[in-house]
Amino acid sequence: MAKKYWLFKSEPGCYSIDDLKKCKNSTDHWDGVRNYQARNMLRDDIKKDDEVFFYYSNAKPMGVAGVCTVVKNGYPDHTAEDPDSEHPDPKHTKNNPIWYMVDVKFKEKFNDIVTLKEIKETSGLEEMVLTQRGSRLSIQPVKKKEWDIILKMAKKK
DNA sequence: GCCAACGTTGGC
DNA sequence: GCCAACGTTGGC
Repeated sequence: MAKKYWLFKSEPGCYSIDDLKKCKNSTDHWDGVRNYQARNMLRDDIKKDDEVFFYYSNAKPMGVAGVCTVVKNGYPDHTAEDPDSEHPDPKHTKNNPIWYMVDVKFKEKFNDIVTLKEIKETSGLEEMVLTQRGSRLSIQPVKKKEWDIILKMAKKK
């Protein structure tokens, strides 16, 4: 299976790319996703060795901060079972998991964030899920072509 | 801080 | 199964 590309959103005040880097082996699970569309991708489509843009939403500036790599396929998000977690869900149980997550490993942090503004101004990126009006998906597919353009923008910084 | 867009919930 | 009300997301 060919490698695929994704974009994961996070609020850096909540969880930043530096937080990921600081983890043991620079690896952490991407928990807390509570949206069915995003869940389906985490469970079914996002596989080991796929690459992920780490995107900052509700931030200053907003944009892609760096890259991480998927190191573990989707598995049940056990934080949903913990009533004290950020996003508990009593319907999720060990025998009947609803929510899923993957493990990601830090790969690189860009010298400077590729901002949402720049992404919107760049031709070839008009069809990105990210730039679509009203798009709130926290896990999004990225086309290879889009991936390469943004990576090139990051290297120029 | 505002508010438009979206997803979910619940009454019918 | 419809849809109004509500809560959340996230750019501005």
